Amino acid sequence: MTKFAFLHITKSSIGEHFSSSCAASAVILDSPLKKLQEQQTPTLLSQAQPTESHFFSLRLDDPRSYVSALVQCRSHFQIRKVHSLAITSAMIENLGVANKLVYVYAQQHAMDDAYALFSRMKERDNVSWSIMIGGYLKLGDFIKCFESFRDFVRSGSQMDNYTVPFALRACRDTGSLRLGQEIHHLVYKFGLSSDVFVSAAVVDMYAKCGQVKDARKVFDMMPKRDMVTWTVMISCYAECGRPEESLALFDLMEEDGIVPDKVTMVTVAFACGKLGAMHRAKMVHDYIRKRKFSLDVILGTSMIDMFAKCGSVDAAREIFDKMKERNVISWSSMVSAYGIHGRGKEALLLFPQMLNSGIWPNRISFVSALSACSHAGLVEEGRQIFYSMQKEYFVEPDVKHYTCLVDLLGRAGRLDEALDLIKKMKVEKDEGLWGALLGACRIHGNMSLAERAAKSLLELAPRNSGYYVLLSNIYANAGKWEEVALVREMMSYRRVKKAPGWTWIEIDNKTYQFRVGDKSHPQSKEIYEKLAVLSEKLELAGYIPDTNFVLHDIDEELKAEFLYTHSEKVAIAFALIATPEGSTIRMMKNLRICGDCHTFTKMISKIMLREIVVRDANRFHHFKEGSCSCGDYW
DNA sequence: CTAGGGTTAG
Repeated sequence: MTKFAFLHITKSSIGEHFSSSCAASAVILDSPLKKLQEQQTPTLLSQAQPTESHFFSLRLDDPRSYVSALVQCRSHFQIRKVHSLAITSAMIENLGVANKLVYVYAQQHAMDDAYALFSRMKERDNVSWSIMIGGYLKLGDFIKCFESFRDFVRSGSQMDNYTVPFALRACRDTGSLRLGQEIHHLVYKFGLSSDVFVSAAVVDMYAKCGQVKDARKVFDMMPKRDMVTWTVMISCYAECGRPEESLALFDLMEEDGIVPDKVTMVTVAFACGKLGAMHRAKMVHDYIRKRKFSLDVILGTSMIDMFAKCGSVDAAREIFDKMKERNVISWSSMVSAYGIHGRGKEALLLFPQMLNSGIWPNRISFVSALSACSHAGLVEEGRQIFYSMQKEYFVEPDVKHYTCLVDLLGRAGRLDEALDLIKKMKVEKDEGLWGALLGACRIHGNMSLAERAAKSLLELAPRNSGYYVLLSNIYANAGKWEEVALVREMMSYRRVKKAPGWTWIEIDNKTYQFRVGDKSHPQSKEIYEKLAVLSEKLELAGYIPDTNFVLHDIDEELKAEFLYTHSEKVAIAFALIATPEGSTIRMMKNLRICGDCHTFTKMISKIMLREIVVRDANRFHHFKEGSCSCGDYW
């Protein structure tokens, strides 16, 4: 369709429509040529419907007419047309008209045009300034945004509830905590804190700059909190790794009589996913169904991710199938969902389907796909994807892609190939990459390579206890006790403490948390009796505790004792007591599941006839009839 | 002239 604009200035023949005696008018069209030709004499349509042929009138002497015309403008061309009319008629001197023009330019991201006009304006009010500040923010030009805000302040204007939030959002997006604090101070000084937009922006700024306490302080001090502010605070907790507080806050919000909307539910879904709280996840899902929220791309994708991370890839798939619109993020989420559950083949099946529906994969899609291969041990498939991503999809691999591939090759025992890849790669090597290699060395007991990886790791991440533990496990496995002692010395010298392992479990809508040797539960006595019985049963079935997974240099018997009270074992014992026979047990662990607990759980699933689903720091393990969905490949 | 939302390795 040819976009066409037609301008017609006429003496009004239908003057009775206007109170003014001056009848100068313009008609601006945006219509196909043909329609235009049919229209020999343009008629003045003051309330034209926004259809394909789109035209509207303008009263050259009426500022309100310019404003309403600008609202209807569909193209940059039309805006310029109105702009030049405003100049001709000197109506540009009218602040309202000029502001509206600046605004429509800004909305079209034509900030250069907006600025050209703005800089020529003889008179500017806060509206003019906030349009400019907000326009640069929307465009992502933070430097110009801050500069405009600074000029605004220097011009002697009083900050208001429009300009301040824009500036705060720029601080948030650039992580400029200092400047944000300064603006917060000014907010206080000028008495703007009572405005929800201002305070919500302050909360959001602190939240995204990682200052949870300050965010909460401001949140608590607000006289009135609206739903958006609640949502900001809820998402703040979830993002900084405190999802249980998110959910608690969500409950408080409902008690406060605030009705959540879609966006709130997305953040709550995120918290559920982090926590692996299936019970809450179902409640979230029920709620969005009850409220008949449409599954838009973002809400749908957040539900996919939530269900996947709560242990049900099938529930995730159901959502995926229900979605009317899917983008690359939705597809990648689904790929990743299958991936973390070890269903690599299904993950890869999605790829051609995604392409068929016209969605082009991005770097994250490939990370998800490669990781899916890695979790399922699909070496050839992974390798092929890695090479095709550059050749066929023009996505340059970054360090994460290399990490997936190193992980994939390493686990499969192809350590030389993995090392070769690391040598050849041109991207910068990071912690995760060496971590993947070290993990592979542990599985295959490759001492020299492990030392090499560990050397890099202990430099790159000297505070991460996980790598010390891994290295020490490798030494212990080979009986190199002197080296084990050295690693331990290094840890104490550097004051690095082994990260405590936690397992949590949801039973009857309640969450229970356990750590090693935990005795805090009121039913502790029963739990440990159960554990003793289980161990006996397992040992009869041939289970031998694998003490290599214990770091401490203690004698074998004590080691076994320690091992036997690992948090996941305690949690399993409790679950066996507290849940009906034959029901599925679901639990979460903050670290990677240890090899001994993995063996233990496999045998429990067989002997006690239970399916056990464990989410560890990396993936899901579905234990059933003595084997695990990860194929001992994790 | 006003806000808050989704996927990623180890």
